[in-house]
Amino acid sequence: MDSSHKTYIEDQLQALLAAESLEALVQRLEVAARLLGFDHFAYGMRFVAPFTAPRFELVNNYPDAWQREYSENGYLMQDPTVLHGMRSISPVLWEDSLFADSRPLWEGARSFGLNHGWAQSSFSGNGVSGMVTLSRSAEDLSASELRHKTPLLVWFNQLAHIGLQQFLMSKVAPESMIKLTARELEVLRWTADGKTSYEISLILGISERTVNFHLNNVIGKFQTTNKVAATVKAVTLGLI
Amino acid sequence: MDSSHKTYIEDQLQALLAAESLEALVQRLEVAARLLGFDHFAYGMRFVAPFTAPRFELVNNYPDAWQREYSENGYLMQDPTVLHGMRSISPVLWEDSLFADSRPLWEGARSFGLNHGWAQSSFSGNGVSGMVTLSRSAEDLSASELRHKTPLLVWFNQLAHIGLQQFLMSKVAPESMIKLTARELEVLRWTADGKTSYEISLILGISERTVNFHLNNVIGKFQTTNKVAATVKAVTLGLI
DNA sequence: TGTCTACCTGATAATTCTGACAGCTTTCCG
DNA sequence: CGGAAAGCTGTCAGAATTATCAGGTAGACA
Repeated sequence: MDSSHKTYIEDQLQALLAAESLEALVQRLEVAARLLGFDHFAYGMRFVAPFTAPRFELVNNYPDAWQREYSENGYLMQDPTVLHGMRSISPVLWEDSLFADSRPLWEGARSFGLNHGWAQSSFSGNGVSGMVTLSRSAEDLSASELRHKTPLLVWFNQLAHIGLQQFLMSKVAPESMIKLTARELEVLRWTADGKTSYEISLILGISERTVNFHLNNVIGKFQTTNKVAATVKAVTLGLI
Repeated sequence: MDSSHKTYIEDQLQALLAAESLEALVQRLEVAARLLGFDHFAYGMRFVAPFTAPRFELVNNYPDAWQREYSENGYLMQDPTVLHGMRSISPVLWEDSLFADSRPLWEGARSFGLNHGWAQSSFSGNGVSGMVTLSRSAEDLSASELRHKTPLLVWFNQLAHIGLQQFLMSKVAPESMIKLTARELEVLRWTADGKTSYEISLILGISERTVNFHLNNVIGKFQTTNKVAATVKAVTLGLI
């Protein structure tokens, strides 16, 4: 990869964020992925809540049949790259050893020509995380290729995440639009730190009734059933 | 910056993570920062809890006098780059307009030769976020320099975050070492979603007493005073 | 001036949580 | 086989919560 080619790629990446619709952005990402040497681009966005059934949004240009097989078998929750991405932001390579405990998934992917891949997740402070996967059928990812491309791949991951977030956020976490007042945030912060309503009333110099009033307003805004869920939601959304 | 120089930098960055102590890592980061063309390297790590007084750890090679002035004036909480980094993972440049509302901070920095800078934050799924700042006295950051260096800067940010996390995590979030049992996590997930102990007992097919037993164990492990704080802590640590 | 938003307060009843008492079973591991 | 860890259960009193009812004030803005 000569220097002018690299600059060209950098410009393409930079231009990604100008896309005005989800479809346009995804298309640009696919083009950029191809410039980086990958046939396939996949992105998954996850919102932590509800905790007993987290929400996902997936975008990719995998063969339809593979997308179906992947979803029907519930591969998402056992995919080792996904599991890695939920814990760590360091990149991960598709390797035999990685898929040791999920042979069917690995064989399935390969039967669709998904042989070599690179994935990395990123988190934003609002409970949303995303994972970019770049893959191709031919040619292993050599050490030298990785050494040269990693900065670009990392940057690509970041741009994809920033770009897709603006389109997918409202789908995956509609509650992120909710605005809380200054006083509500103050009460929530003390609540999250374990203070009771009465203690907070002493701290803020207001009546216990007022503390509960603010908490009730938050519960109403978030449509939760109690202050635990309301506080947790404010925390995951990065509001406090 | 010619191609071979770039490769050399990439190797240096790659080697960062081999550092065996905090001091060694910071030293390597400073060297890498210089290779990237910056006199100063600064890193701040933040843990969200306690919400009413978040914990910070700072590492940098700024002049001592500036470090003191920065801390004595409480600049951290009004620093526009920090405020940006708490909301967004997109990079930010030191510019006049950015510091419009914090002149004293901006003038102070410049009086110590901190004239041009680039900063970017990153989040990990465990309630910890970090921000890398690279700065120098001479030579503005031109559009062309940015275009060429951004991938490396982004990568540098990520490596610094991954590397420093292993050393600073235990300082800033000692509770991250705590292990919860499978059942405790299960109960916490339903609790975070707003279920009462009685409801959870029905869902899991155990007695309400047992649900509260597990919650109490978590409260004990986290040393919190109630289940709100315990649940919030599990959430911020990314345990559920 | 009227309206809107944020903020504030009281009383009561029902529900839920928390802490402290005490004790059982199963599984895993050395 | 002994012991540790995880899971499970009961009761009861006091504390904290949520859901209702019904209100008042200050500041911003058109």
